[in-house]
Amino acid sequence: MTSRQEFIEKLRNSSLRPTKQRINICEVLFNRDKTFHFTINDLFNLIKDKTGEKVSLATVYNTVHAFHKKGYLKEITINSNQTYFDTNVTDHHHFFDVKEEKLIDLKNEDVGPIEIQRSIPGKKIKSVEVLVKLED
Amino acid sequence: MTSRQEFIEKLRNSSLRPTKQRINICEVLFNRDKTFHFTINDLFNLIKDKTGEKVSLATVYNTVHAFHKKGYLKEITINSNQTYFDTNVTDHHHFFDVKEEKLIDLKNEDVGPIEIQRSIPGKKIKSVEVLVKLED
DNA sequence: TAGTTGTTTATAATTATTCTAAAGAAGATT
DNA sequence: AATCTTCTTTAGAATAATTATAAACAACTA
Repeated sequence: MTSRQEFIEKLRNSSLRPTKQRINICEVLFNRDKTFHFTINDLFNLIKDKTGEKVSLATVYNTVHAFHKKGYLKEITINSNQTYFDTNVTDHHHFFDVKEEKLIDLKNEDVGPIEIQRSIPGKKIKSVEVLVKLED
Repeated sequence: MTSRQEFIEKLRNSSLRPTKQRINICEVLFNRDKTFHFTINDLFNLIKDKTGEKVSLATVYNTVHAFHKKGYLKEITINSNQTYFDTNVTDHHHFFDVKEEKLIDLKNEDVGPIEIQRSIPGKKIKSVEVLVKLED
């Protein structure tokens, strides 16, 4: 399903050579059924756990940023001291469980269309994101 | 209008003794007509400029956090490496000009009501925030 | 006024992220 | 497959935002 060939394709599309380290990163990022929300540090630790091989933190940062730039990862807007990413790159919104520091995807129909009825001259809308914070 | 007495009241309500430093912080935060968006560092520099007196960074952090906890300041959700605050504590949304790194308030009627049609058992909604990113 | 408690401050510690430069690997050329 | 060029990896240093620390000091209480 999510094969090594696909990973290599994604890497090449992102102007990255398919190295062993980057394939390992892809393995953790894309070889899964469900959406995956993570911080760089989560990912860094998972790579060690899942592949048994260590990849340097700098490489994780570089690769994730390249994927983000290419649109293979979505950056999630939360006020936290860490940056979150999402393998679900479609336009969608999030719950954020403040206590557990966990992200949950919201389908677009769970929120409904959002009409922004104001514009700023010379600027256009790049994204519209809803973040619903949850408490107990 | 926004008098020293009000500042002292806000401080007392936040369980803070009204010291010279904290009054200076209030002066910059609350003695203004329009909504004020800022980072701690903005505020830190403005205090020096506006009052001529220096307040240590730690005091600025402590005071802002106490006001935030008490509800006199609103924390804004942006994915940036800095935390933003807003003196407009009413429920409202924002534009964020990515290029200029500037926040603009959106009135609630500019966005319209947002219906969240999904719930998570045991959790309740704490806040719903829309962030509209702008590009050129 | 004295005594208790809270506050300020400079500085150190911590954390997330980016930078750097040397050693190594990938891809192209023969 | 040997060589060359270019890209990559990596550890560790650098940076930046934030939080913690502890000694000097100011506010409140009795």
